[in-house]
Amino acid sequence: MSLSYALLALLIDCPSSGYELNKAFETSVGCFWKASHQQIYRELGKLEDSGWVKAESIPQQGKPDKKVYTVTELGRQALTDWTAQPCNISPVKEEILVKLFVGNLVEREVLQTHIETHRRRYEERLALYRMFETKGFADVHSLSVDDHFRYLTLRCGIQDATSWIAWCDEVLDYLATL
Amino acid sequence: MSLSYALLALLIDCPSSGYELNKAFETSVGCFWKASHQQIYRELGKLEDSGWVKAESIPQQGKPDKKVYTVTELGRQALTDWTAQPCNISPVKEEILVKLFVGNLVEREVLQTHIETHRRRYEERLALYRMFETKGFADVHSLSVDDHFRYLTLRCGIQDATSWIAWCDEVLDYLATL
DNA sequence: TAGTACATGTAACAGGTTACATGATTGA
DNA sequence: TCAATCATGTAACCTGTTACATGTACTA
Repeated sequence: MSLSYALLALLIDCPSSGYELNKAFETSVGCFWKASHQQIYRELGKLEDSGWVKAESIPQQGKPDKKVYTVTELGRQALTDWTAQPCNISPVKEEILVKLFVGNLVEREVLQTHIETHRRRYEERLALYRMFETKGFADVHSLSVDDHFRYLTLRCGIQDATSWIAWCDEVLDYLATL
Repeated sequence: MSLSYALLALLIDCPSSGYELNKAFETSVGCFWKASHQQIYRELGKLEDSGWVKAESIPQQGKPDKKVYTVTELGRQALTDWTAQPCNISPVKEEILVKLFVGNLVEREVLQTHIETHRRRYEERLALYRMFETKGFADVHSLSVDDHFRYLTLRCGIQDATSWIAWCDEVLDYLATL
């Protein structure tokens, strides 16, 4: 059910279409959630059925119509209730660690390529997050409480990416000694 | 399909029962995977159907029989092939960051409790990992390659937990200023 | 005698992925 | 004219969770 709440969280102060929500997951929101467009459209349908959001078709010029979703009072209450409830820790599922765990099954070079690719992806992610930090949160002390909360979610993404890069380096250093 | 490979990875040099695999996910293996017992039993059934593992019923005294699974040559090959294939980055889904994102909907104290609980959980996890580090990998330089790979997966868990704790402190510091 | 550890499962449902499907506009 | 962007969806399938179900042995 968490995807519903992630969508409500994005919609609550910015009514958007499914397409725009999907785009959002590719920006700074990507530090805390990611979903495929199919999943988003399905979930928006369910949210509409339960009366948590309402949709409005907006005609556009030169582009197809878009369905813009707005959170209803019912949806706002549901999101508030959910936010107040105890929080679940997210389960760990790291493919790369499974591969490293059985690393002896493959050539060193294969393992090294995996780690290098992994490192590069986190480097890219970090560069993106750093850009959002510079562009959106330049003066941290002048941020509103709301914006500061959002800034802290970005900080989490930055820390996570930084930590992965450091770990990749630790592994690459070891692989270099073999 | 990744759970199958995580199970094969655990079974490949230590034939185990479903119950034991489930226990393993609560120890150092927990830094890279976690699954419910229902999922494990179902997946073991599938693995047996596809001939990647074979099961043997072991009678025990004073305890119920256990079904011990061993990886077949076919399973070993499948795991090796999978390990050599490009690695997927795991999707981010962090409930706590969604809650922080809409933190203004709830009382400060609620938010603070969420973060404190989160911090405590990672503290506990870190303490566990540190114990595994001390007990299992005391002298890093004398480890076999295989063991060193496993040590590096544990290092990843340690870095992750450390990074989360630091982030929680950053959030708590901010909350204290409000 | 109540709880925990041992041990394995089924059934129903929810969440997520992959493949397929359509169609306009804009820029290289 | 080819690819990318905008825009929304369906269908089939696989993965993961929750609730239910059973039974022994040991320990507090």
